[in-house]
Amino acid sequence: MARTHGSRAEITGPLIRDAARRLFARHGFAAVSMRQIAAEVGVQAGTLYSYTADKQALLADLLRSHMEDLLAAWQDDPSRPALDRLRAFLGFHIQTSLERPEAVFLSYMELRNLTAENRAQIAALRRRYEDALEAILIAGEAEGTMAVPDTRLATMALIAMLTGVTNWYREGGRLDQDRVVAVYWDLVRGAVGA
Amino acid sequence: MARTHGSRAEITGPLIRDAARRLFARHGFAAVSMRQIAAEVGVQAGTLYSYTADKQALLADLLRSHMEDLLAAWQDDPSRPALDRLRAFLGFHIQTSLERPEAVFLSYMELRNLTAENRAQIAALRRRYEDALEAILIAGEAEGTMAVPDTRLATMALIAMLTGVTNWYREGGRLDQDRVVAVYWDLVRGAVGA
DNA sequence: GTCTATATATTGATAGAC
DNA sequence: GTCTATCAATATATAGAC
Repeated sequence: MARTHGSRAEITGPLIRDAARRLFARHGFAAVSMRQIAAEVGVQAGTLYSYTADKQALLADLLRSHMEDLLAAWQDDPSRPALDRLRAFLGFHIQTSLERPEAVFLSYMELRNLTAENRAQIAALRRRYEDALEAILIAGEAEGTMAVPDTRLATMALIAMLTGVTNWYREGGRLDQDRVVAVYWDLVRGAVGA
Repeated sequence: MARTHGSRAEITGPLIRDAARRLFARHGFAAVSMRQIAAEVGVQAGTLYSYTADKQALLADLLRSHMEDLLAAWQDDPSRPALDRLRAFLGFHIQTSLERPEAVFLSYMELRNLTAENRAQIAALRRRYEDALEAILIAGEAEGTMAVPDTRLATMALIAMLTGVTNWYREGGRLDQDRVVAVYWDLVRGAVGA
């Protein structure tokens, strides 16, 4: 895959991110060398430093853009019944998690390899995502259609439960994605007392 | 913390494991050097190789003994009502997870750094632990005290939910452990349709 | 924008003295 | 059982040519 000189900036950047995401998720941040990432893309190691200040910033970019993508993609309508909104959140979260299992894994696993500043930034984004779910539970309580004594704890519990699908779900396995969503919806509906 | 020559084999072994567990959980397996572990214990790096074949075997020992401890500590009584057994499992799992958050974190995150053989061994132990929970759900269905259409999926969902407490629980935070258990018990009871 | 070449540091693991 | 010393490999990051 060795290439001669030549500029391909528009595609090299995304390729670097794709390779880094895949390798970091598979082997762990510290276990992956810049040389490995470069080799996967088909450039030399030094070239990576035209796209990222250093290895840590590359990881931070991956986590930040993942959370920003999620927040941008989630569309909620507070005027709808809370149970409908909860069902939509569940479908959204499971689908996006299964679409991007590597980014999800990294987001939970590699926060510790960020600088304090970057870590705080990602944590704030994640908090906004959690708040989006908690808002639904609070609305359900107000409506009287849910019974959730501690909405903050329930939020953390439900997100952990839903994200857990990435631990065991395998494409082409026993269950397709719609079936998984249906089963989890039964569990979640019961958990919130609906 | 430099020490002179002298044998302290009985305490050095556990100290190495403690230091490795703490450092691996905090920084990641690949990010931690044998020299760091040795420095934490107060011995020289070469000494570690009297206690472990290599770095990977040290990680495997930590994960294996963690799962074996869990399996040995969990005492179930199949003659009791399934809901009582489920409540006991929940208390056991949350308590042990919060007692040993580093081992729990490692067990979920660092499987990828094991050899295929070691990984299969740990996976088998984890599977036994999951089966212990699923047996309770199956019993609940049979009794008619629970409604769990897919006991395998519910098992994975509940374990992910319960283990998630290690992501946010902080000693001395808003909630004490009993309160956490009480809130999660409400969620779990609802999820299994009881 | 990408390359080659390299400095500087650190790694996992081993050999042999005590 | 622990130490010192060291090998060989590999790491991140930078400088300068093209």
